[in-house]
Amino acid sequence: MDLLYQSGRATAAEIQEALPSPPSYSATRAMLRILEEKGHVRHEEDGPRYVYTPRVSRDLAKKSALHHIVQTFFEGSAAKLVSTLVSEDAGRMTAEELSLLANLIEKARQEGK
Amino acid sequence: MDLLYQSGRATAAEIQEALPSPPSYSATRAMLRILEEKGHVRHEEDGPRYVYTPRVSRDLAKKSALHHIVQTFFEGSAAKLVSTLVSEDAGRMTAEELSLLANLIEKARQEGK
DNA sequence: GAATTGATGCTAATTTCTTAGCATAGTGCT
DNA sequence: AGCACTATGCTAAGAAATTAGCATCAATTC
Repeated sequence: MDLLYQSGRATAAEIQEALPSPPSYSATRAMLRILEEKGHVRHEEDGPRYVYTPRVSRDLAKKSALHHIVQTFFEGSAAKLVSTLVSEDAGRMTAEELSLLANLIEKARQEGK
Repeated sequence: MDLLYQSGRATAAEIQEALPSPPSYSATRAMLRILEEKGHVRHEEDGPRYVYTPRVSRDLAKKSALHHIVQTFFEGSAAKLVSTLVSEDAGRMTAEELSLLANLIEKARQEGK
């Protein structure tokens, strides 16, 4: 599923390649069939092959994943996650990105008053 | 595994309760045995019962989970994740938290110059 | 149009996971 | 000490996932 959310859509062969310690092509197809039975993905036919896409929108899946990680590793506090990420990755952010974040936070502080 | 990272440690019964659509107690114990065989958890005996803990440190698992979600939903950009989270959750952050974040970002901007 | 390539449809076998259920052993209470 | 309670150890059966392999169909190439 993560692979599908990364690329948006993929064929069985693409998914197989991208998987870690790739399972057989048979197993990959079987897995996609099962994911489809369970309602996690759908497929459309693109010429001779199937192209799979997630059934839950990327945006919703993103929200769910964020909520999950906040609950699991940050005691439910989004601020803790942000703090961790800024502490560890601020060095790799551009001046532009930092400026944008500063603005967002400043705006939130104004609204909070 | 997520449950174990949330609470740090748990017994088979606790894990079973916390699981969604809880499997049988047998299945829960078997799963923990398998996770142990695969090296993901270890157990210590606490009186009559086993208490399970992850073998990968919470900190490492947290880093790995963050990296994963950044790759999957934010095109590899930590700044995008932070931006999303601040936009959506700033309203639920305290003034103190916002102030801390502002300081972190200001510091990063100074160092980046 | 025939051959080739590359994909799915399908079936069967193997492996792994899930479950039930009982025997056994340790804890705590009376 | 004896009793209830609870947890693990273990075995076996059932369900599900993984894999291999071949038949079939469509698109492309010659």
